[in-house]
Amino acid sequence: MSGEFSMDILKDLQARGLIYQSTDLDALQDRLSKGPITLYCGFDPTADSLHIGHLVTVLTLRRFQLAGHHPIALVGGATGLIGDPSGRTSERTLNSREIVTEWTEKLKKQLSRFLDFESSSNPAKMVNNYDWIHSLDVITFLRDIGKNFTINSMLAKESVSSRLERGISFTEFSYMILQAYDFYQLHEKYQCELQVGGSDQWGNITAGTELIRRMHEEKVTVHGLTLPLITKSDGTKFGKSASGAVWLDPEKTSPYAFYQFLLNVDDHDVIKLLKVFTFLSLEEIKELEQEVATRPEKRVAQRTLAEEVTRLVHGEEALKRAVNITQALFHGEIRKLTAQEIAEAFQDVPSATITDHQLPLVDVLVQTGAAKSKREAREFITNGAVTVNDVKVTDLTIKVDELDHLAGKYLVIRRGKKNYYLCELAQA
RNA sequence: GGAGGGAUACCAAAGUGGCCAACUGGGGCGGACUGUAAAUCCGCUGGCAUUCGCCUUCGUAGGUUCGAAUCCUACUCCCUCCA
Repeated sequence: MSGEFSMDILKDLQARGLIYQSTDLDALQDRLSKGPITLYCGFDPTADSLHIGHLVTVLTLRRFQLAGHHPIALVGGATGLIGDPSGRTSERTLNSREIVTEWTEKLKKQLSRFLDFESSSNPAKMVNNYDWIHSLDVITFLRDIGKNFTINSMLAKESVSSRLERGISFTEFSYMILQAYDFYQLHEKYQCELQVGGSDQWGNITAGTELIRRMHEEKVTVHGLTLPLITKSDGTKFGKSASGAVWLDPEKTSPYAFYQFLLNVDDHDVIKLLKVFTFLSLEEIKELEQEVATRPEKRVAQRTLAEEVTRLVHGEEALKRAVNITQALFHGEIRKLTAQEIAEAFQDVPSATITDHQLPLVDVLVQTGAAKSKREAREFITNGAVTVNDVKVTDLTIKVDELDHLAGKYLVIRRGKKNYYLCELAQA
């Protein structure tokens, strides 16, 4: 990914709707026109995986790298121990050091997939702020760093002021200083001149640009950029599925579920999402917009979005499986699935193991969770809502033995359009 | 401190001795339609029982009655008004 240097990165970001706030866009444009810049974005280990929302900033780092700049992905091994108050209404619960270390490692692994660390011209870097913060002694912290912040300006930040009513610990209150210090460190070590982050990071980013300015007697200017929170046309935040967050970790959200999530986005949102989450050119996206307008039922835009992003996050092989599973599940071809595909498709689907082959299907529905009670199970069967291995079942008294078994031991139960349950038959 | 009103199923809200497992609306879930969409229409929405039917539920605990969500008593919580 040694991409040729491009001066149009800001224009591209702007056209994709990716710029929310910035310190001084003209000054940044000016700086960018003079040559490659080093920039960074931080990710705190607040969970054992990044989710689809994080992708907005991660991919922005990648966009900068593709444009010839030097991206640094920072994992917050130290800041994750403190807790960022930004965008939160209540105090965080501290996680143990062991947990944070474990999560830090997982994030590093995930992040590394999106950047090129081997490039000969502009390789990416991965850093952990634990490396410089854990050894920071309290006297240095208060004398050399803290002296550059006034309580007044700290209280004025949204992240703090919104919490004064309900309360905020000194720990979280101090968070912005650590993030500012990160920016300072990266500026000193790597000449990092730009920090990007989500819209809730504005206060922390400007704390950093301020600190750097003061540490250099006002002679140095660095830049900050925030990206918008991605919302759907109904105004709600993008990235939550019925079963919770959409994770990048395939163990937490299977590539199939990930693909499905994107395939199902609303017509009103898909173009915006293509701009944010894919590297397709704006011309290509324009064509897809035409498709949505003229042949919405084809869902070419959604399909493209799902394919592009799934490939990016999970790779070509996982994408193929996801497409295959989708084909099988929604076009009545469950029988064509391989054992591995069955496992993936039903990874996070409720399941049950049955040893009594004389059990009525009604009970199987209850045991797998497809129905809450036998009464409800009968209702579903009567309504024609139940399918076993693609065959609609309407017989209330049918037993496990009388049904067809997939691969000799599976009952793939579908209730309604998209609710799947797996029942495995075992020997008693 | 005084006066009054209220607590019903996921939410809202009827019911004021038997016809109440509880009107109605929303939500949810199914079905039809469709683009794995939106809108619309139809059905279901305490549990068990293949039928009769049985069991648990209307703030909590008791009581009256053949029979209570509905009447009585005590308790808990909430709201409004006057101080």
